[in-house]
Amino acid sequence: MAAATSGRPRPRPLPRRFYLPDAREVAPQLLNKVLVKGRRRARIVEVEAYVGGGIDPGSHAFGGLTRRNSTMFGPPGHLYVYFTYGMHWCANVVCEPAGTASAVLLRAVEPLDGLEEMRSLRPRARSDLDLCSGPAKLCQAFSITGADDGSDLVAGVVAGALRIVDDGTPPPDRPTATTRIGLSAGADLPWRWLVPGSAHVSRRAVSR
DNA sequence: CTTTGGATCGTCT
DNA sequence: GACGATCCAAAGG
Repeated sequence: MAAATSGRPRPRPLPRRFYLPDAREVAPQLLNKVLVKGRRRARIVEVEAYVGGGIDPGSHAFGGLTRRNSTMFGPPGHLYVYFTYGMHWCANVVCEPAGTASAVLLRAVEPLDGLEEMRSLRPRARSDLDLCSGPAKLCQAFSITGADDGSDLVAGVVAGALRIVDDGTPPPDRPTATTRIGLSAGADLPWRWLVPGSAHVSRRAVSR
């Protein structure tokens, strides 16, 4: 081996099989993985699971296949991007085999690199804690729009493409679990997970 | 610090 | 025609 420092594995993209399980299984495993696009890198600190099979009234796919949610019904490892409130984009990672609509919403990430670019893309952010602390904020910071809906996070070597990589940081042993944010239906289901103690989440977990 | 209301338009009924 | 898997600024304590 050439390097004297051999402790840290080289970051590698998550394989397709990572996204094959139920979104409730994939979601907490995505914590501490790293979202990468060009020079921009950020650690995933908050996610929500949206489950297929007609058991999740909070999911966009609950009512079946529509034009908007069709990516959710496709193969795993692709990006489902939707438009909401007339102005915001939000990004999910599709899970489970094609035909089952489940996904993990990326709700907050901790910026690691490329912060200058993120700041210019998010001029309203008052501090670096505001750069990516919300599902629409992180899409602004990573230039994710509807044009990215259906894009593949795994296959192909495309320069500057969005990727999720493992840099050797394991998921939290005991992730914080709470109910999901902003829902009218399915608001009681505890399918939101946070990195405990992270200052970069969208909302702090309810203290006790 | 917390709460409130406005912005703004694609999607689905 | 109603409603968002949100964000932000302003107002209130």
